Amino acid sequence: MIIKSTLEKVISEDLAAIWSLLNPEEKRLITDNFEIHNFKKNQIIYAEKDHPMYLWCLLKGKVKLYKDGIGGRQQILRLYRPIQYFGYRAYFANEPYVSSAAAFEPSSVGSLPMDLVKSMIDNNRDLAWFFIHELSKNLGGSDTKIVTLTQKHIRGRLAEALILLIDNYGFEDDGKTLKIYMAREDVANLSNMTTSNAIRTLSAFAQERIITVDGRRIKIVDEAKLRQISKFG
Amino acid sequence: MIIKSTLEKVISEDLAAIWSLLNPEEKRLITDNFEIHNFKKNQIIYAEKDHPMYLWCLLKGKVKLYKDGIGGRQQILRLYRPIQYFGYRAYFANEPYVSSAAAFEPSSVGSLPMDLVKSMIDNNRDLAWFFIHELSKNLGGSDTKIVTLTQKHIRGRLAEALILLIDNYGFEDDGKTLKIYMAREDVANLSNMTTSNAIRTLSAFAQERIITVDGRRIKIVDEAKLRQISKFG
DNA sequence: TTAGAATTATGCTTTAGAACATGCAAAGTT
DNA sequence: AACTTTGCATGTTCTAAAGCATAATTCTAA
Repeated sequence: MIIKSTLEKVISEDLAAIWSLLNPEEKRLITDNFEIHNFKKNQIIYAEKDHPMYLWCLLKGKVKLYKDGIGGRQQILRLYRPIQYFGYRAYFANEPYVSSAAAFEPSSVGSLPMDLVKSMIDNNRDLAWFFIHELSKNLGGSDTKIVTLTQKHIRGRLAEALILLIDNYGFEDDGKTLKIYMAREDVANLSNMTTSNAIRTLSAFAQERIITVDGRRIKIVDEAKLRQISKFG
Repeated sequence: MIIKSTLEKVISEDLAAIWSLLNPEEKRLITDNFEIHNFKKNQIIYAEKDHPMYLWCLLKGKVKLYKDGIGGRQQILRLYRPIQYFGYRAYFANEPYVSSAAAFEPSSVGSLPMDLVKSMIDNNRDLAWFFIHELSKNLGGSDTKIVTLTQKHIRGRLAEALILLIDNYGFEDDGKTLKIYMAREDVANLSNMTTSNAIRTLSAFAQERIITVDGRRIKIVDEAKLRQISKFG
């Protein structure tokens, strides 16, 4: 059974933060209701205004959480990597989604009915704390983002976006090349600028030997400088 | 005893969302550890980078949660009214505060040690749900704010700020005058613009008979128009 | 009561970044 | 190979909003 075997793999990788919090009965409930979905590159997992029904767990691939704004402009709010959970906030807030989730690259995502999650939280305080902690971290991140995206200049915002990519997805084996390959448009959507300006500023950073750019392959040459640019404003 | 009597008043006003979730023993624990603090206008309740120790409950007055940004520019993140709770996010995230809280006007604020709150959550699932719900609502709000503050134009942002003030603090008895009197600078800090532009745009709205302005007294004349301006972008 | 400080109001100048246009190059399609 | 599509790069123009200067007004304190 593909569901179980993938799940076992996940567990064996000891990445499932939630899993270790559960008792055997709860684990059985989950394996019985857990479903795996495969999404193609850029495929939408759920969309703004949808009604939340599932807890999603990214098993393989990369997922972006974003919000469509004025004139088709998109703002990327958060990025997910295996094994992370998403899609639960709106359910807990008892409102439709205010953002959309899409696969950045071919991804496997598990789903679990939120009603089940809810009843499990009722009986498992560790699980409650898991979500309280996640929500609190995310809220701090969003509050900080409000200020940096509105007040920092383009170079600072791009530097910060690159650092976010480092922190989220890390490097290839060479220890320099970003392990995510995204279109300039997505870089722009991450750092609140137009695609033109993302291209321009990436070029500027390359010129200044802070990074090198080869298509979508970005090598971080001077991370310290990057962090400095990000901080100054 | 002033602590108890004020608390009783709060309860009698049936505004304490948390209170009704508690059993008698928990209520006693709270009254024993609850302390009331009075803050003057503009006094800081806690500051960014402080370590969170208390759950704060606004009893009387108005409080702003804000973040200091580039060049002394401030961004107001959220506004609180009685009876609302704040200051708990950082504790749950296990990190220092990323924002500061200050009294907008003379305010009474109750404090309760977070360690106590934590142990109460451990034994009271309704309390856990209260915070999960609050955090989820706030996170949705912040995510939305990221997009509106970065993408909407000045008029849209000011309109939105005014609507926020309506929703948060409502009107005086005339049903038109905003029940909050804030400096232009704070209006600016709420809607991500300079003080000059807040003044200018308020004047423009007055010219267009959407509002009237008399010092810090703002009357909403055409709320529908305001909502329309807020939506367009 | 007057001096001085803050706050509000407005006009003028400057600029960061958006919008637009165009050129290339790579990659897929027929 | 000829075509189309898509994404990257760069130069030019334009504008929303910041920055700055200066009054007018209100508030504060001696």
